[in-house]
Amino acid sequence: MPEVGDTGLIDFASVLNAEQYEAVTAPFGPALVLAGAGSGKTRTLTYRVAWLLSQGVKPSDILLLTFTNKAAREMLGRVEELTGVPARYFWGGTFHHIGQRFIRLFGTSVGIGKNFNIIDADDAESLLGQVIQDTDREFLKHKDNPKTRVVMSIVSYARNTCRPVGEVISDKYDYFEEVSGQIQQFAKLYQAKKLEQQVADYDDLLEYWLKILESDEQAAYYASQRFTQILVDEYQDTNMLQSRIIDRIGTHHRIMAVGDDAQCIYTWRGADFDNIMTFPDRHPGTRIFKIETNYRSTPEILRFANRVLDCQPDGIGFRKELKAFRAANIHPYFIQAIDTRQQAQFVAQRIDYLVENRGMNYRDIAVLYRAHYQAMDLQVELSKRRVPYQITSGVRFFEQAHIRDLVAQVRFAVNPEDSTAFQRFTCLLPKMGPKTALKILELAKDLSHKQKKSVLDVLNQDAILKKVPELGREEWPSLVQTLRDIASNAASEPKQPEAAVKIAVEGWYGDYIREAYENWMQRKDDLESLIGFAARFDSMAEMLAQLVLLNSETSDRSIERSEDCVRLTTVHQAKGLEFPAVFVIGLADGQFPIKRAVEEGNVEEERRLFYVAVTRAMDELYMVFPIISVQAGPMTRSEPSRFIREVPPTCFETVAMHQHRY
DNA sequence: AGTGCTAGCCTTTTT
DNA sequence: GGCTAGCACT
Repeated sequence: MPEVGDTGLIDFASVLNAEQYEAVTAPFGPALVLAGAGSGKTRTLTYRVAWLLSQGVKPSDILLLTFTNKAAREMLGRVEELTGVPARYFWGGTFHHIGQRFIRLFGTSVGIGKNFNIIDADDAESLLGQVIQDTDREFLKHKDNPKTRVVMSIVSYARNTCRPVGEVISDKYDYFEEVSGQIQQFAKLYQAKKLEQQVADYDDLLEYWLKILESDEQAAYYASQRFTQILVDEYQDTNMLQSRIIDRIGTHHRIMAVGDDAQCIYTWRGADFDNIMTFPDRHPGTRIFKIETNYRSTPEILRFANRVLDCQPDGIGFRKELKAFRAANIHPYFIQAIDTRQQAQFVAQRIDYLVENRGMNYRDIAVLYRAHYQAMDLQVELSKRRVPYQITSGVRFFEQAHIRDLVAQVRFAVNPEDSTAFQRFTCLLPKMGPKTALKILELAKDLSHKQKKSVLDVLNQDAILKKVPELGREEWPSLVQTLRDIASNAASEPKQPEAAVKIAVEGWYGDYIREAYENWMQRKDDLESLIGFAARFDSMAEMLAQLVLLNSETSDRSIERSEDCVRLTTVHQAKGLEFPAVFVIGLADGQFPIKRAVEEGNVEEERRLFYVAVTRAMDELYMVFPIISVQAGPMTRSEPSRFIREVPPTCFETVAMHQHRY
């Protein structure tokens, strides 16, 4: 156990402001910290951990829950810096990550073994698709019926809000009322299918966690005894599952929930800021702390942000007003460009200007947008001008086809019940489709049962080979050999995950990509870097879990290059970050707020999202509006975003690019 | 029956 | 620019 005594050296009163100090040193027991944007929320949580340690609380007593991996890493990193206690001494991470660890410990009581695999959204969708096909071949052919993706989102929403599927359909999707029964049936079968395959989707990680806490008394007792201090970040974005999990573990009420209802941007995923509003009811004696002094932004930016919130209808959330700490500076700009190309030109030009004439670094600048596709023109323009940028794009490192193909082989070698994984890589062979793959796997399981051998050991028998379409027969033995090597050879290595991935990269797939991809060299590099990633883990299960749960990570390769880069990201991904200069692009009505949200009546969430966007800016805020968009389908002419029009024009300065040449 | 190809559809946000 | 329905091919 490291020395905890050094926390005694921290003079909490002098490094925190009065509001923060109150919260940090709040007595044990329920506390709700309402921290506005830029008010030092992370700082408060970090110092709270340090303060708890100074009060004799052990790191292992603390459970720290966050929404993103980034937030978890950052927070524990800062704690380590502050107190010298290494991050690994805490149970800290995303809900999904902690849930995964918990289920590996106690999953047997709900029928989940230690070595279950986690499937990502794509795999989950194809599994559900299969279930639908198997149950009713005609269902997806019917035009009026929801597609697999929609069925998935309905079911997922129901699960995250702890409501029956039928109720969600009547409530939010009444136009699917006729097939409500069928959808419920699909949901049930999908659940059974996953259990059979010993795989869990993202929602399962929360659902099983709660189920265990509710049904397994020992596990529940362990959890609440073990974690005597619970800290939750971004509490406004918790959904019903998450808030119930917290309440279940925190029967002792020593919970500190930190959040800002004005920044709730995940209701589409089931987040409910009622959780924050009713926290005091569920935890009697809750102390409420408000932290409103903003250290991040100029008064002009804050004035703008506050006016954005003013436009919310009455009765939504707690009233709040960010109070400026910093000195006056320039106004936010509202730039009207002709089209998305001119918008991109403006941003690129201005970035050049900020770097060359104002001494900013590229890394001080971020461009935010509502949806990934809006960044396309900008990428072209930035490349043209050789402005270095890093994009947290729609296609993430671990989501690339070649990464997933490879991982599927490792997954299957670890858990031969995982037919989703099996399908993924076998379908790479010519003429091999999902149906054929499934048949082969069924036969293999059959043979393995009869011969009392493992599935991997029967895969290269003649009976199986006969089922493989002719064009793929030559490759088959090499593929099977690789799978067996992963399972057996890697198991005898001291660093099993690393060895397994290495074998997979050097085996059948290494040859396959040469023929499959033009740019196989680059993809090979990606795969090599995956070996390095695997080397960080001791257990296969943990490595495979992290591959799925870290899916928003960028590759090691691109992190190296990201030293001094402009950041291009969606507003969602920018939450919690700050930049001296921020560009918000695509501020046309229909793009932000996005058309669909307007049609579905979710404008308030879009407004909160816009609020999150503008409060990322420290010194300079540029909001850009393309009058004409050619991005999606036909050319459309649009009005400036209602979020801009609703704010008094005195809060910003308008520049029309078609009048003043830049 | 199952896989592969192409023309015409629509484009959100994340663990 | 990605995805699916529909059709052709084995």
